[in-house]
Amino acid sequence: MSRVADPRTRISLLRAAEEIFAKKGLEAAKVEDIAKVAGVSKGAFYLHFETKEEAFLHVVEAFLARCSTLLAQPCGDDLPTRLEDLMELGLEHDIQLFEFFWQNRAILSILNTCNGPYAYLMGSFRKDLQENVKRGVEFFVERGAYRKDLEPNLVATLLMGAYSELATAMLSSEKKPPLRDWLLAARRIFSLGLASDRSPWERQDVSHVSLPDIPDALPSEPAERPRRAARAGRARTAR
Amino acid sequence: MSRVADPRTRISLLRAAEEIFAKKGLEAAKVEDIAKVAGVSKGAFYLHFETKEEAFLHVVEAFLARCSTLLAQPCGDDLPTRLEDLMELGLEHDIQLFEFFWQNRAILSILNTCNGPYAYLMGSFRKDLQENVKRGVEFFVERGAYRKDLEPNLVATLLMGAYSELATAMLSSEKKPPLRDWLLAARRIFSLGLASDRSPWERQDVSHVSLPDIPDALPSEPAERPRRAARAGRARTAR
DNA sequence: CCTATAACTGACCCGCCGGTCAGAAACATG
DNA sequence: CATGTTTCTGACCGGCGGGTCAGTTATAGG
Repeated sequence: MSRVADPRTRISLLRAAEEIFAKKGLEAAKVEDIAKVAGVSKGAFYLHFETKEEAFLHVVEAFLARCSTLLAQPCGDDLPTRLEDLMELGLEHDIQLFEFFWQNRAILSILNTCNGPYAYLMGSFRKDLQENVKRGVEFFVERGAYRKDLEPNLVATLLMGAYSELATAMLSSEKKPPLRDWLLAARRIFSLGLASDRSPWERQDVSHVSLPDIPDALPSEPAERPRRAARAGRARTAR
Repeated sequence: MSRVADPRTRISLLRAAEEIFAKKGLEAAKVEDIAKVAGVSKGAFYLHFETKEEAFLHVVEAFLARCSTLLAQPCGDDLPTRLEDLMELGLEHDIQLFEFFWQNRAILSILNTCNGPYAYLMGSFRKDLQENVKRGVEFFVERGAYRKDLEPNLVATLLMGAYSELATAMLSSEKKPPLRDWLLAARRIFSLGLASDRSPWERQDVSHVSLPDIPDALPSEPAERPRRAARAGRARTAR
C-alpha cells in the first residue's frame, strides 16, 4: 500500500540545491528557486529537508567527507624509496585530487560562500588540508629531501595557498585546464625552493604550460540587482 | 542658519558598517545593528547612505582604491641594480603591504564575504594583484634572475595564492605575527624555486620563524543560530 | 529670543521568503 | 474497483528587516 516516493525527486533536489547555492550562496538562495530547478514544488522540498540550512549542510558535508578520504595521503610503508618515484607518486596524487575538484567544481565553489556561522565549514576544510600538507613537508624534511630549517607550518601555509589559488583559477575556467602541466610546474618550483643541498632535482623546461591569460573569466553574471527593489531618489541630504 | 551635521555621525556609521559587515557579511548584516553600534538611529543611517548596499560598496571600494595605490610596484628607473638590493627592496615592499593589511584587517576580511553579485569586488582585487605580481615575475625573468621557461601567469597565480594564504593566516591571528620573518622565509623559498642557474641565492636558516601552531584560531563565534527560529520537528517523511 | 533650515528619531509600512497544511494525486494492496 | 497510505501541490501565514516620513531637536543667522 501507499504511494512510493519518486527516487529522482530527492536527487534532483540535491542537484538543484548544489547549483543554486553555488550561484547565490546560502542566504540569497531561495527555496522556491531550488524547487523550481528541481522541477517540484516548495512543499516537496520540505518533505526531504527540514530547513534550507539542513539541505545546505547536507550538500557541503557530504562533499567534505569525500574530500577527507581523498586527502588521506598514501603514507603507508609501501612507499617507493627513490626520491624521483616519490615525487612522481605525489604528482599523481595531486592530479587525482584536482581531477576530483574539477568534477565537483560546483560544490567546491560553494565553500567560498560560507560566511558567518558557517565559516567553520571552510575552516575545517582548510585545517584538514593544512594538517595534511604539513605532514607531507615533515616527511620530506625527515628524509633529508627538504631543508631542516624550514618551518613546516609556514611552508604548509604557502603550499596550501598556492594550490588553492590554482584550484580557484581552475574553477573560473570554462574548460578543463591541463592539470598535469600546472601541477608539474608547481611541484618543480616548490621542489627547488624547498630542496636541501643534496637533493638532485634538475631544472626542466615547462614553457608549454598555459594558463588563462588572466583568470578574469570569472563567470560573474551582469550583477543582477539583489533582493529588494532599488530606491528612487538619493539619500536625502546630510552631505 | 540650519543645524550642522555632527561630523562624528558619518564616521562612526562607516566604522560600525565595517565592523558589522566584517562579522556578518552583506546579507546577514542588519542596518539596525550598524546604527546601534554607531550610536545613532536607523533613520540617520539613511540620511548618509541611500541603501545598505551603498554603504557596503563605500567601505569596500574605498579600501580597494587605497590598495591599488599601495600595490603599484616601484618599477621606475631608480631601481637598484644589484640583485640583493632588489630583493631587499621587494621584501620591504611586501612588509609594508602586509602591515597595511594588518591595519585594515577588518575590511580585508569583508572581501571574503562578497558573493553572488558582489563577487566582482573580490575578482577585481585578485586581478589587480595577479597583474602586478605577473609584471614582477616578468621583470625578474627579463633580468635573467628567474628562469626563462617559467609561465608568468602560472607563477603569478602560485605566488598570489601563497601570499594571500599568508594574509589569511594573519587575519585569523589575535596578535600581529612576525611579518618580516614570514615574508622573508616565503621570499627565500620562491627565490630558490624560481631562480635561474646563475642566480647566486644562498640558503639560510629561518628556523626561528613561528607560525600559529595551526591557524585554527579562526574567531568563529559559537555558531549563533541564523535568522529565523528553528523548526520543531523533523522533516515529515519521504525517507 | 525668534525663525528657518537641516540633522536626527523611531514608530510604522510592506514585500519577500522561510515554513505550513489541507487537499489532490499516485500508488500498493485486497 | 475500493481503500488506505504516503507523496506531492500550492495557496497561505507570519515575521523579519529594508526603507519611509511626520515629528523633534539642534544650530545658525537675524
